[in-house]
Amino acid sequence: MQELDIGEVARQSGLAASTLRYYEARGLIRALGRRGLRRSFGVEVLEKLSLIALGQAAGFSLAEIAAMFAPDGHLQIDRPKLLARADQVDRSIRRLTALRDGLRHAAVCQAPSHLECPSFRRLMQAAARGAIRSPEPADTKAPLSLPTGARTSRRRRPPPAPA
Amino acid sequence: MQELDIGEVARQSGLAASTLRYYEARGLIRALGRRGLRRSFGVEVLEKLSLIALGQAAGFSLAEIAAMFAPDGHLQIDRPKLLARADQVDRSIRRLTALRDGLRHAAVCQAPSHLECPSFRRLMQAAARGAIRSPEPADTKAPLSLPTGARTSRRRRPPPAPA
DNA sequence: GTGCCAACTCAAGTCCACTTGAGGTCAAGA
DNA sequence: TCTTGACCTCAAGTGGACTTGAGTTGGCAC
Repeated sequence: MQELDIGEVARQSGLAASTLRYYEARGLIRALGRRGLRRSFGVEVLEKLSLIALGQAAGFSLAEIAAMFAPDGHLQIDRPKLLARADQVDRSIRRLTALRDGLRHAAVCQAPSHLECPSFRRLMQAAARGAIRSPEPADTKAPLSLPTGARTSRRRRPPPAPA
Repeated sequence: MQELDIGEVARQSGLAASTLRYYEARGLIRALGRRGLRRSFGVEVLEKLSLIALGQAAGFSLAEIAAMFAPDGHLQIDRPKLLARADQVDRSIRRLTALRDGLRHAAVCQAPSHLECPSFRRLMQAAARGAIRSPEPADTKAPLSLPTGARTSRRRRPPPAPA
């Protein structure tokens, strides 16, 4: 089996060598062994890096991604989890769609100032309610990630009825 | 004009008082003055906080949001900028849509393992190319934000043709 | 043998948007 | 008078995903 040194993996994956070392330290990838000092990786690592990239794109943290690999390094995702994440992405899409439409409207709206444009104001209020706040960190309620006291929600209390 | 102390603003906006002090330090909001030690805010601050929330939802950094207020504190967004951001959001939406569909497919796909599902593999490859990487920080190419040596793109080089 | 370069380790730094903690001030109520 | 509680300042900490820097090692070409 072909062995790649870290520089080669970096070139082929587009990631920095430091990133690869970091992933290794976090247990996301593993070198076959060493040649002298140097790590040598099997080609499968490239596939694994693609998986990691996918997980990141789907909004999972590195810790969550790590948990999706079985101890032997093989992929082990439960499908319900995938579906749950898909739904979350779907909600993000809806929020972003509202945002996009609002922005477009505000851009062409004839009101003398944004603050006088009702559509813009609706958007503002929605944002203030936290109804738009974009792509939340994957938090499927299945605490795969370490209990970090997550930086999940900024707004603490829903504001009461408008005074 | 009615004056609110920081606790009242916190209650009505749902933000922590520390956040409000932080926003003030960053020049995003301004107190009318002090009553003794205590800041006193005008009611307009609530509207401004909504605007800030909207800006954040649209993916702007606090520095960028600050730049959208004229020195006198009034709103000053150029409409082309809004459109540009709307387009960016639109691209995010497309990426997320692909992602969602891919996740759903993978969840129901009958292939014995995800790695053998062609659809999943396509998604992986796209992610590895950086084609999915979610909602980029608003970076309209108009450097409103301080030149921070931005943490914008993780992947450094596009990987070359598959070896 | 010696010079170079790519890899190595380990600690510390970066970015962003806040939060936390320690220690201080002040007005109002008991 | 004393206490309480809300506010204050300023410095430092947080989390996630990396990057950077300093100092070291080892293989290969010359």
